[in-house]
Amino acid sequence: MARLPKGGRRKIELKMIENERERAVTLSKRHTGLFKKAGEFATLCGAQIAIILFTISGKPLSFGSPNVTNVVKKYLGSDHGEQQPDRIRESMSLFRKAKLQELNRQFNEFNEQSTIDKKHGETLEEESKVLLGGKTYEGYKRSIGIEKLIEMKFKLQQLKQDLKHGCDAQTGSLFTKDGYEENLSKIKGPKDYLKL
Amino acid sequence: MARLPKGGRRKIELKMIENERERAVTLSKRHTGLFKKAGEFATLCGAQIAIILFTISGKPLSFGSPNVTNVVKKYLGSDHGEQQPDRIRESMSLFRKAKLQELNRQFNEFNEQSTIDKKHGETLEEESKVLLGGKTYEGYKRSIGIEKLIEMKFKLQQLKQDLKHGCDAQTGSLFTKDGYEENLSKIKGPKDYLKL
DNA sequence: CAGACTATAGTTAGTGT
DNA sequence: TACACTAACTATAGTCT
Repeated sequence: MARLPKGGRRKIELKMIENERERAVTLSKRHTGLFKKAGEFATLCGAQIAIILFTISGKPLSFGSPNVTNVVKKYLGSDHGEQQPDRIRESMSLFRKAKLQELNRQFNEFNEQSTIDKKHGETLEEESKVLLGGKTYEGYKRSIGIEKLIEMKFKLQQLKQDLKHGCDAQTGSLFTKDGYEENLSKIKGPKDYLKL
Repeated sequence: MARLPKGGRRKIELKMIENERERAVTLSKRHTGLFKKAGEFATLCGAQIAIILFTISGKPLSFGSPNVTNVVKKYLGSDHGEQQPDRIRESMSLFRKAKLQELNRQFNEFNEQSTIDKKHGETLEEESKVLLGGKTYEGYKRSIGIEKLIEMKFKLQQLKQDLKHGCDAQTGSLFTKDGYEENLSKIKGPKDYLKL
C-alpha cells in the first residue's frame, strides 16, 4: 500500500534523554553512526582511532581501527599532551620517509586483514560492518601443510590442557589489573619515540 | 557579488585519500564532526566516552566526556575481556587452533630474527613485552595474517638494511612511526601474547 | 523489540576568498 | 592556511510494522 509520509527527522534538544526507552534507541542508532563515522575517518585519513564508551548503565562499547588496545597503549605510552616539534622528522631524508611510509602502509594492510578475524562479541559485528567494506580475507587461502599439522599434534595436546587450566578461572580477561598497572608505569619512563 | 553556486558536496570513495592536502582538510573537518557527534552522544545518552586517535603523521588527538583518562582507566580496569574472547576460543575448531599454534610458532621465529638487529631495542622490546603481556585473544588476532607477516618480514629486513645507513646515528629508534612502531611492538614478545 | 521507512536535520566535498 | 559557502550526501527522530 502507499505509505503515507507521516514523520521525518525532527530537531531535538541537546540534553540527556530522560525516557529510558527513547534513550536506548538513540543510543543504539547513534552508537552505530558514530562508529561508522570513525571507521570512515580512519580509512579516509589513514588514522588510527579508538573509541571507548560506557553507557549510562555501565555497559562498555568500543571501537578501534585497527584496534582499541594498541591505540590506547600508544596513548598511554606517549606524552599524550602536546606534540613536540620533532627535529628528527625534519632532518629525515625523503628517502627514509618514503620507506617508512611504505612500511607503515604494509603494516596497516596487515592490520586490516587481521581485523577481520579479530572481532568478537558485539563489537565484532559492528566493527566488521563498518570496517570491512567488502574486503575479503585470504590469509587462509593457503593451508599450512600436512607435515606441519602433524608436527603440531603435540602442541594441540598442550593447547587443550592449557585451555582447561589457564583461562577458566578468570572471567576472561587475561589482563590482570595489577599487571596492567605495573606495566603502565614501566612504559611511561623510557619512551623516546620518533614521531614521523 | 552574487555568488554563483558552483560546487556542492560530492560522494567520495571510501579509501585513504592519497593527496596530503586533501587528506589534511578532510581530517580536520571530520575530526571536528566526529568529536561533535561524540559530544552529542554523551549528552543525549548520558554516556561516558573517550576517543583517541593518531593521525597518519603520528599526531595524537583525543576527546573525552567527561574526560579521556577516566574512561580509559575504567576500560583498562574492567574486564572488557568479559566480552567473549574465550567463548570464541572455546568454539574454535581444532584445526583452527592448530593453525594458531603454527602461526604462533612462525611469529616467534620472526620475532627472534627481528630481535637480532634491533639496536635501541632495549626500550622497545621491554615495552612490547610488557605491553602485550598476555592478552590471549589479541595474540590470536594479530597472528592471523601469516602470509602477510612473512611477506613483511622480508620487506622489513630489507628496509632495515636501507635505513641502517642514515638513521641510527642519533635517533636510534626507527620503530617509532605510527604503524611501524606499533606493529613492531606487536611482533615482539609473542611468547607472551599467546597463552592459549 | 529489532528493523523499515520518511522527511528533515546535520555533515561535508569541492570551491572560492 | 584557514574560513566561508553551497549543494549534496548522510544520519537519524519519530512512526509504523
